[in-house]
Amino acid sequence: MSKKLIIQVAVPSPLRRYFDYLPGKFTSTQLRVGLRVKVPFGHKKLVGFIVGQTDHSDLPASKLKAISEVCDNESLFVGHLFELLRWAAAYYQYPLGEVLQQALPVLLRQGQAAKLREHSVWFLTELGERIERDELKRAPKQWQAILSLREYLAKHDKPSGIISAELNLLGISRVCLKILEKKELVIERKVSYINQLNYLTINGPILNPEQQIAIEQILSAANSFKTFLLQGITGSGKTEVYLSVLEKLVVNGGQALVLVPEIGLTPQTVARFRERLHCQVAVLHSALSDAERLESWLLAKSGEVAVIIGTRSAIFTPFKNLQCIIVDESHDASFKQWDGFKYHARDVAIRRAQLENIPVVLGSATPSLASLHNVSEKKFQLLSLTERATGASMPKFHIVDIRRQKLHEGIADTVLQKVSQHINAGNQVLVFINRRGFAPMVLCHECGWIADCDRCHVPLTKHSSPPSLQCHHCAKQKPLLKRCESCASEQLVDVGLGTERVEKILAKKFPKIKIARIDRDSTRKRGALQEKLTAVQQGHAQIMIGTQMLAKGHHFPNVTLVIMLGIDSGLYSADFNATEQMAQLVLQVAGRAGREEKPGEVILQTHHPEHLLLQTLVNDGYTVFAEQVLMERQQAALPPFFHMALFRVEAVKTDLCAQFLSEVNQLLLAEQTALNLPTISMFGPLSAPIEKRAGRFRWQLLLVTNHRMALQALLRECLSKVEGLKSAHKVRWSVDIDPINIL
DNA sequence: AGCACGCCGACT
DNA sequence: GTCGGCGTGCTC
Repeated sequence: MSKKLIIQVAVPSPLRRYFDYLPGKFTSTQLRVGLRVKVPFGHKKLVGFIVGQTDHSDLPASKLKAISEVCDNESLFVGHLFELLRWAAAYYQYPLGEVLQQALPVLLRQGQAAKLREHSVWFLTELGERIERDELKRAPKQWQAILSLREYLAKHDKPSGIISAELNLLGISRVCLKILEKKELVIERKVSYINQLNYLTINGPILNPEQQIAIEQILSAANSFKTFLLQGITGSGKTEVYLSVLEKLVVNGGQALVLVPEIGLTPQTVARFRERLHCQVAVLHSALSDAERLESWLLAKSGEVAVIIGTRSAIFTPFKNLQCIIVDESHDASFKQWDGFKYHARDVAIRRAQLENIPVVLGSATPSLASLHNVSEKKFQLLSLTERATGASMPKFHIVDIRRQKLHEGIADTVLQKVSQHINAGNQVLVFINRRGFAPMVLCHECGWIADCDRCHVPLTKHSSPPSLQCHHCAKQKPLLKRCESCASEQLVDVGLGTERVEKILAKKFPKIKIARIDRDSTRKRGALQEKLTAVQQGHAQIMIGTQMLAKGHHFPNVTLVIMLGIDSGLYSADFNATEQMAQLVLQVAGRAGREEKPGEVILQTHHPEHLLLQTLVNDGYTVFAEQVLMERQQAALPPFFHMALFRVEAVKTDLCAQFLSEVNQLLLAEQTALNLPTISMFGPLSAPIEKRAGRFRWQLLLVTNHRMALQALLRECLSKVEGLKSAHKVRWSVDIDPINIL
């Protein structure tokens, strides 16, 4: 058989295999690994990726189709990016074609050329510089425009001209500009990117010894792979450490990547980086338009931008010369993708740093137990910041036993007394409760019936504005009930607390005090969140009630009392991660409060004051708490000591889920024996704790082992077989590697 | 996952 | 006669 050229292509499809194509009109050198190609696939055309060249195919040549278009001259996956994505696809057991596609900005997924968009930049011509008023006296608008331009260009001292967006701000219209161009007073030039250098540079503050040590340690690892865990309480100056490190690394074309949680990317953060680093900083997050994302991505790839600050998916940004990765708030759950390609950006970051041979810094006030375990295993180096750079002391914690106390609809009397004290002293109070709505459940006092969603196995949440029953797991809404749907009794009681109810209770108790409620419902309108935060920061509201939304980012120096309600669900949850997440939340919320001369108090209202881990957290701090939880995890054979993979299934019928998972289970067991693999425990098939959600039944099968490699090998062998199961086509299934929640 | 092909029920 | 229900099989 003569040497034929066959191109292996990974296409974005759920099928875990490559597809062979004929080269068509292209030569071997035009079809290098990593390039995007357009190929016919079934009845449509897809953008796929070349992953290899061979000289034979399992299919006869007559069945092969030809590549119809090559989109790139060179691979977009520069440096070790292609290798990283191959690793991620294998590790997270997700099809390579999908992984490669998701690593690209949307416009590149569609096959668009990887070229920077050109921006128009306007300059005054020599004539425009010296033209005088008399010569334009019949065109006052034009003369005004010339004056504005002169003023702007002089003030900004920009050799880079003025962009169209700023022209609008100066009140210069399109039409006017075109006339000026015709008169050769202004000239347009096209540039590939806009210089955003901020000429106003700010020097960093004086660093404390701990910060200096941290910076030295990280810098001493420059040009080599090392993982640092930078642990520092709120206000201890972690950002200052990042900035000082980047200041040194981002010179001579060096680049850095800063990953932040989803809601952590504020304009203030970006401005701070720009001012301090005096280099090109671009952002990459979901609020950008497709064109903006593409631009940041390409600027990083070409090296024109020195720092990218981005959310989860920015971990796949190409860089010309990456020197360091920083993962801020590295314990944050938003670094883990929930659906589709379920990667953890923190773990991908570590792998990327290893491939690129550069340091990676994981910052957190409350590191994940997995990271702390890696410190004790000597895989990570711990850098601690224990002093609050601002000088403020940590708040004092109190546990309030809610049992046998006088209650005001679920809030303890002693708690309300504390609120009273703090507002009388002229301070602010933050009440944290992680449930929006009025009450999480409505119950019939006569017969015990609970109003629940007919599409999900969960109680409906009562809302007071607008009055309704809402399902928080699907979009279902119902009007409020007058009678029990089971026994027609009118004795319906609201069970539990939500933000709306807390607001009502506090408004009744403190009628003269202004209260700001901050949750998804009260901040739905554009700008409403900012409005409410400003009201609090300017002291217009003395009590603030809020959910998760308040846990991060914002600091409220005049808040001296933090109340946390509803933490009990984190104490006895079936989820192995619940306690860890509860502790992180408690400390994060506590960190919102207080400043130097006004140390804060934090009250945890609970039914379980005796809970050992809660006591440890409050009395001995996060580090001791973490040690204890880690000990429990080890004894219970849980992560980070053991490794998990979770099959999740959903279907309209519950037995389809059960059937599929039992077939998967058999397949796994057979393959485990065939490959002679070490112990992998399998739990299930079991129905998920919320068995029905949005009209679909959900089941799962959990795999646990202390041999990560064995688990990987087993799944690698099995998943393409699972894909081929008949029962697999009747359900929606996925595998979650290193799940952070098993509910 | 899509998407077409294919084989059985109530309609102008 | 046909429009359309969703079972099942394929994608180089």
